Amino acid sequence: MNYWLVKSEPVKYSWEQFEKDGRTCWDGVRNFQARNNLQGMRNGDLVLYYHSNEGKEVVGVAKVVREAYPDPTAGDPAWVVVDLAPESRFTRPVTLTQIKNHATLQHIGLLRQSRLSVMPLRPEEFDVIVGLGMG
DNA sequence: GCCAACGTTGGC
DNA sequence: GCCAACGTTGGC
Repeated sequence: MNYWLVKSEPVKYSWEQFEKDGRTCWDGVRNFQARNNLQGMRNGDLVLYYHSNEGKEVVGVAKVVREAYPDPTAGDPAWVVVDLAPESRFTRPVTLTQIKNHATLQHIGLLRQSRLSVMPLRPEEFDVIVGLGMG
């Protein structure tokens, strides 16, 4: 089991819409590092869902329900997508400020590489954030 | 609105 | 292969 974090601007695709859809194809990734991370996802892996720009908080947990396949919105099959489904919504979203202030989260990808949109998490990072979000 | 970080492009 | 210019992302 691996843990990940994906970012989405809520004006483009929000957690609320994600819940309405019940499942979504995570398309549009055009960055090699993010693409490589998508390819590392396995069915059942858990994924934190972060709202960038507006909100700036982790709002819930998603689950990988289909592993990497070619992105239908890209001309080049080198770009891939995965399918995600909502797993649980946080009772209290975890803000970027909370993440910055938490001792265990000082080395999280979200802080180190602010522009990367798909990144791996350490199990302890995942656990801490879920603990805060569901607490 | 500004700026830092970083990826891409193109000239040399 | 280097580097300047430029575009995009995302926090503030």
